[in-house]
Amino acid sequence: MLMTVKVQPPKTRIQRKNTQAILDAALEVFSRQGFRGATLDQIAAEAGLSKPNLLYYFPSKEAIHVSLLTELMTTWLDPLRDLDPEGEPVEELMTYVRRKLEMSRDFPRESRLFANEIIQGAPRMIGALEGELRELVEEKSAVIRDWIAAGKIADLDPHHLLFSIWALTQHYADFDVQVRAVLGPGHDPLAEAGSFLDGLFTRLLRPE
Amino acid sequence: MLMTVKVQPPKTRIQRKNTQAILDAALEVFSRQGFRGATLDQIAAEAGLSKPNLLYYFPSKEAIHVSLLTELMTTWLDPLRDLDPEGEPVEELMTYVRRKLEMSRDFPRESRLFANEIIQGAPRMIGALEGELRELVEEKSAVIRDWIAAGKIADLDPHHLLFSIWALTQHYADFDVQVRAVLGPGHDPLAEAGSFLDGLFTRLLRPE
DNA sequence: CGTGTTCTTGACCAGTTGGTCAAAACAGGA
DNA sequence: TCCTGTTTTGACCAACTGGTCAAGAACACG
Repeated sequence: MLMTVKVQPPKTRIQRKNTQAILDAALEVFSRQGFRGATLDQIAAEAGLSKPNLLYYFPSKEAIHVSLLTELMTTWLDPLRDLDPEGEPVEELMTYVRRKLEMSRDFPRESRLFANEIIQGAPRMIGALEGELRELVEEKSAVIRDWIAAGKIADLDPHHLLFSIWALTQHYADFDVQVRAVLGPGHDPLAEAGSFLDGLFTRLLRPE
Repeated sequence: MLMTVKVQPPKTRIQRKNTQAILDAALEVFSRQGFRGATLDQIAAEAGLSKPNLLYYFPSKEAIHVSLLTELMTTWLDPLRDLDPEGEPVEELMTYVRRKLEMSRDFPRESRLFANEIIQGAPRMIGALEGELRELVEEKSAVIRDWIAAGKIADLDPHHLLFSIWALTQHYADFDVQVRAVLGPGHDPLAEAGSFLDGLFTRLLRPE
């Protein structure tokens, strides 16, 4: 029996559509309930498929979760990867802040998925955190240190500067409900956050 | 049959001990797994009690969760309540930041419990957020606005200034695993955060 | 149209879950 | 000591959970 070897599974139109629907539904559910709190039935319902059908496309609940997490890890770090050592320091960092905030606006579910995983102790991501993430942070921290040494930006610990950016931007996705409850109706939290953080980091980064 | 009316249930020594053990165990489990992800068996095991015994002290899983949440809501807001309109503005706000960071250091489980609830959409807390919390924020925002008008601190939107304080301080509790993974061994994240945030807010609040 | 492949599903299973209950063990005052 | 109220537990239950499986439905393609 001859058959084409599936190095990369060829993915028919139907396969692509359904795996996408599943991942989208799973993102919705996992990002709210966390891994343990989510059920295959919820995901199946959200995706408009039967539960056995989910398990035709993914071998297990965990496989769906891992699939989301690894996909996320890549795109999530893109803005930091793009921080250009050759660029104008303040401009580069402000762009980073803006892009991270845009991600909170456009991909809040991804942000919550990430937050859920970390709060839980990152059982399925600790490797990526200590590997990929850490290396990238180390690389970019060196860049930031150079900028500080050159007097281009204020003297701020690079690690904690990055933590601050993450905390301040992701807060608007992860704590969205709280932010809206406090602000009340008639506000556009992410627009306001945009100009607020713009001002904040402008003042903060300016060398004294 | 005569009996003293239980206006406040009298709480024997055993009752106090066990309800406390249960709440403590529940905090441990809920703060990591979220409400849906946690099980009564886990909580019972953590508390060193049998599952039926848990349900002798609390009527349901949800009752335990609500009990934790309401207790939390009070103590969580204390530092903000203590913000003194008569105090020295910068000093008052710096004290607030410091106290919030101390809470992240000393009560990380409480912080994660809170984060979990909010990320989930705050199903059991939305009332408190739109009520208690919102009112307190409104009150203190007015104070901050006065300080700005008097030129005592920099011109920053009070709401988003508070969000920033929450985000930056709670990040060190909620994302502790990530922070440690990135920093690597040989760091004391919360000590570093202390001086970093001190510097950050000092520069930020200073009127120009 | 026929036929092999891909896709879908109802029925099912074993383990887990929140919660009940009656009976037993225990505490402490008279 | 006995007695009454409190505390604890083993056995149990119905609903839910992740996952399997065999058989049928839909599809692609010569």
